[in-house]
Amino acid sequence: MTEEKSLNFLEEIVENDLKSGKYKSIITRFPPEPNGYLHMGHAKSICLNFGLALKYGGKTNLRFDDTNPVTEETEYVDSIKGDIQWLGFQWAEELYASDYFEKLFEFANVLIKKGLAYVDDSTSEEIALQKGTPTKAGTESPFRNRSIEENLELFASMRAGKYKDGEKVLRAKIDMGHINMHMRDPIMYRIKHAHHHRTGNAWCIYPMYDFAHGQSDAIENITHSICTLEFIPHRELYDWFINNLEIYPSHQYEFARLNLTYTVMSKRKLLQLVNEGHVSGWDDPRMPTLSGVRRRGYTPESIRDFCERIGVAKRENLIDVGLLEFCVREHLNKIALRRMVVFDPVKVTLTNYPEGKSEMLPGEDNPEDPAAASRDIPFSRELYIEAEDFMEVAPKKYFRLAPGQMVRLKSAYIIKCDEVVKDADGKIRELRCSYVPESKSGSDTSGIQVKGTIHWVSVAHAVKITTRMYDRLFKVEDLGSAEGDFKDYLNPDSLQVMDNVYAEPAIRSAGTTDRYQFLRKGYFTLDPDAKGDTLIFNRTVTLRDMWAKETKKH
RNA sequence: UGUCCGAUGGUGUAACUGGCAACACGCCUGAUUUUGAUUCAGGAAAGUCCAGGUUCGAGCCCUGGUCGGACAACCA
Repeated sequence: MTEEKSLNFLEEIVENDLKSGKYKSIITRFPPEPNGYLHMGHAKSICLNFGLALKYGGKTNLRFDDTNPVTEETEYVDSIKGDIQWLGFQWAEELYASDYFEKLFEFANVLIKKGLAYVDDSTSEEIALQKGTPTKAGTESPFRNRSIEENLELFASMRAGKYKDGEKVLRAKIDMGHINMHMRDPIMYRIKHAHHHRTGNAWCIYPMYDFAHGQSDAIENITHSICTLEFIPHRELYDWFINNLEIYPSHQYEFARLNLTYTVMSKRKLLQLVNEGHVSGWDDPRMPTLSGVRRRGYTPESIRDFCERIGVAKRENLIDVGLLEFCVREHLNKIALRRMVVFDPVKVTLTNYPEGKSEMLPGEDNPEDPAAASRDIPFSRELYIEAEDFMEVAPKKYFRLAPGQMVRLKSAYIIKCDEVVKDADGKIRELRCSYVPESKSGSDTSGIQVKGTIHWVSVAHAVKITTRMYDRLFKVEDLGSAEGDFKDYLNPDSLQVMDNVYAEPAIRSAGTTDRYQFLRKGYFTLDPDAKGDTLIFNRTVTLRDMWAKETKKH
């Protein structure tokens, strides 16, 4: 019958909650802080949160966790929204933690009135000292036992702007000896006289993550608040606030974040790459940001497929980027238009093809797609072929062009190399070949069997383009366990620009959302940056190259 | 010296809750192929961190270890 795919542990939780009647439907949320661009790690979280709601008939809110005005910007809000939509998801509501500032302020007052929060005049150093260590209990602040009235008044004064940054904080009154460090009177509010991207200067006190997140979940009736492993110790505090405030009991669940080989997945470090100019921006095609991989030509479908394949669990993982590349290739193979492009041209003259003559030969746009169209490719006496598709002294198993050897020109004729013409310095200037007129593609009556097929462009008709070939930005496989500054692992050859590249004329109609397979060279997409007449293509991913593997073996 | 989380082929994820460890990527072999791609067929690869225990039977349960990760920002 229908083969049931096994559920991941979150789907199991949701399914059980639905089955037991705990919830009629679920609400999840994706809660980015607008202090950077979204990356592949976020893609996993997005696919999880939105995917769960989609699968079980619930909804997902987009909530910006904008509680720290000094790092957050509207630019980031906009890019985040665009990236989520590009990935193919639509949120139910667009919300902001800052929408809840007034409500959060009330919540804080509730706790003060319950004797569960107090204003502390200690400095941040003193508070850090009071915290103790994981193995040693903390000590109580001298301000811990202020009266409720005094706390109420002080907290109101904090909001009113009577104090400077750092002068006072509001703390939860829990237990300085608690085994969980996060429960040792955590800070709820701090003073920051800073401009907030949405509330402007309306506030000078801002809630900490712990005092904002759970309550925001509660306000939105989030049933499943899904975050990464490092928040596990926060869960106890999350529940403490919700319990003492007696608000909607949202629950937090944790999963292991995505790690990719050769890939930095920390917003802080990605920002550093941008700021220090190691890359051209957040959308540099070498960046693991969604805007970067999009510009590079990755498709949202392939990223969603990837997120599906890697699964979800609670153990640390390091996923081979090869899997991501596989997903990209698999999708691109189905949709990319095949085009002939010569990267390192060598001229071929067909001595028996009439001078001045040219003909149009049809070529399939995509043999994988029966619905795909075909385009006409101009053919003439003078052609360019790929330098690597010719070898003067060829090994036995080399199927391409060599002196005296025959090869098929894709969608055209079989040719034979008769003569190699060289410069004075020994460099190959031209290959003089003859073509077999009866071997025309589609109507071959020559009976000749050739092992190899190569691509070509007609010199007279070719379009010059520029290509950007990308290699990994980092040289170290597991950057998480690497020592020292990441600058030590930057790959100086991560970008190679080639501007002596010739393409068949059909490439002129390229658009930035089109995907191409440049035969044997990989998948490419037009860069949106291309100005004027220059067509710049980014290489999305290479093709698997069995020949390279073969030659490496010997 | 603490608390919490975790441990299954090279990588990642499964295993109907106690019944011969499966799927995908990668790797190897062969076939097809107008691009050494794609496609297709087959194969190698873990006996489930270790030691005990319960049981007819343990990756799943119990006990004790080992290893890895997280936790002491007025960051999220």
